[in-house]
Amino acid sequence: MSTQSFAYAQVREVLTKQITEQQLTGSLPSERELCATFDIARSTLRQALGQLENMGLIYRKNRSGWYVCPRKLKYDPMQHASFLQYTTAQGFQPSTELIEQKKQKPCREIATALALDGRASLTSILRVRSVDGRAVVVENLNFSNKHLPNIDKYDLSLSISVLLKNTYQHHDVLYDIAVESCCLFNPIAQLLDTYDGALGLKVTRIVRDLNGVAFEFDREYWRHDALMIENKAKLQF
Amino acid sequence: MSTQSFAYAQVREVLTKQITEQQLTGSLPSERELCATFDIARSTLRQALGQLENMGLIYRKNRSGWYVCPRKLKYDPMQHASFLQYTTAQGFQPSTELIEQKKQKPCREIATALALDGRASLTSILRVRSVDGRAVVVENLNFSNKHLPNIDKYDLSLSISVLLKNTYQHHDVLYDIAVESCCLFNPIAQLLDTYDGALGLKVTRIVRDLNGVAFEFDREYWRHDALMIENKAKLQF
DNA sequence: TCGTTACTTTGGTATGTACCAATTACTTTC
DNA sequence: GAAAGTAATTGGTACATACCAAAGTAACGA
Repeated sequence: MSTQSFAYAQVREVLTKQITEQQLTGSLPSERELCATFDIARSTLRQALGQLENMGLIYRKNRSGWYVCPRKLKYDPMQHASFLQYTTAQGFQPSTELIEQKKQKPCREIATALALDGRASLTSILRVRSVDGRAVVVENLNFSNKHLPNIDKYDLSLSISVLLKNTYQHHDVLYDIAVESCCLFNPIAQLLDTYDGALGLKVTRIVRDLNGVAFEFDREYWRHDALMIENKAKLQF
Repeated sequence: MSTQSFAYAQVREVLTKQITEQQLTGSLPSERELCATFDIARSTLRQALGQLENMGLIYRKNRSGWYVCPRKLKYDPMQHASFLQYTTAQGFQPSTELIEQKKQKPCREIATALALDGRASLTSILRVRSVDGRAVVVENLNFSNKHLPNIDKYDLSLSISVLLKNTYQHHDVLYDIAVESCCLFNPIAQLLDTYDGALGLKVTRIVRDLNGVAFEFDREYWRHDALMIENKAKLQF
């Protein structure tokens, strides 16, 4: 722990202590109230709050105030466990809302990844997933109609892994995953109940059959404070 | 792309465009200069710069100014490729500096992970790794002396994976990896040539033998803008 | 030529103020 | 008791200003 004399660092450390020791739970006092108790300017306080936000200790909701973060969801993108499955296993109450489903042409990134030309047909869905009533991830799934005929005829609000397995006989697949930190902008930020420019984690996934032919391209935009990526594997040196 | 009327969002988008189109490379003009060209207050400008920083487009160096980020390093924590190996494969010039090596007792986190008691002996090293002269990650490696006898007698500035393989016969190992976003504080922030409270990615790794006995506990603190986690795997539904 | 000194520029920290829009809490009305 | 309207509170945006310490630069002297 750093012991610096700057005001924002001191406030940050006091609040960190109060939060980790659970003296502070639920919602924080208002910014102006905290300014008064620490006797600092509001911009200085907001600098401290911003760092606590980056640490994943607190988050802001709309314009209503600052709240202590609930514990993080552990997520292994390499497992094909369903959202319902791994959230409930960790004691969360999951829910999913389908925002949009449409057929469209691929953007350049997807066209490259799926080796399609710009006139190909994609079935694209956008959905928001929440745990305990808190939106944590926006998913954008894109399926190649060429490789998955009539995929748009099925109910994609149900389990898609079951659909791929039973209807399209994809029992084994290859995954290419990328994880990087990012900024969340509108309209995605709004779907996650956060602000334009908030910090996020972006997970990109390309799904291929065993011949290496890619048929699905996914983008997941996570609240950075809601997520811990976990991975278990056996390796050879 | 969001089209909002806020000053900081407009500046953010102008600079984003200039950077992605490579009209802006190397170092940015000084903050006061940028304030003048955009005709905004310095705090507003810094809000925009902070978001560009979160996006991984720019970074600051000491007190010398803002710079456009070089391209990200792709890193697969599940592969046991050496740093030298995967950086050069991507066209980077890697280097490593050993900061410290010592024997010590485990903290509670490590004691729990390695199933040791608090009086056990650990060989612990701290090193900074750079690409193209830019420090990107601080590594803290911890080896259990009980499971790796005399590990402290070897030169740990050389390849450790070779040591584990040849000397300790660990050809196959189990990896438990966790990735989450974090804040970088001093003294780690200083080693990464960044500021106290900067954004980072933390990678935690537990290495076990095939019996599940853990003998190594690593913590990696990455500059968030230097890194893209990549993962390739074959899965069964 | 090289190292030291003095100066300027730069980002980092901090304060205070102001206004807006959305949320929240309260009061009134039906 | 529920709905509608009103007032207060709150975070979000934005400005101007000030000072400091470190980094960078130019002038100077050995």
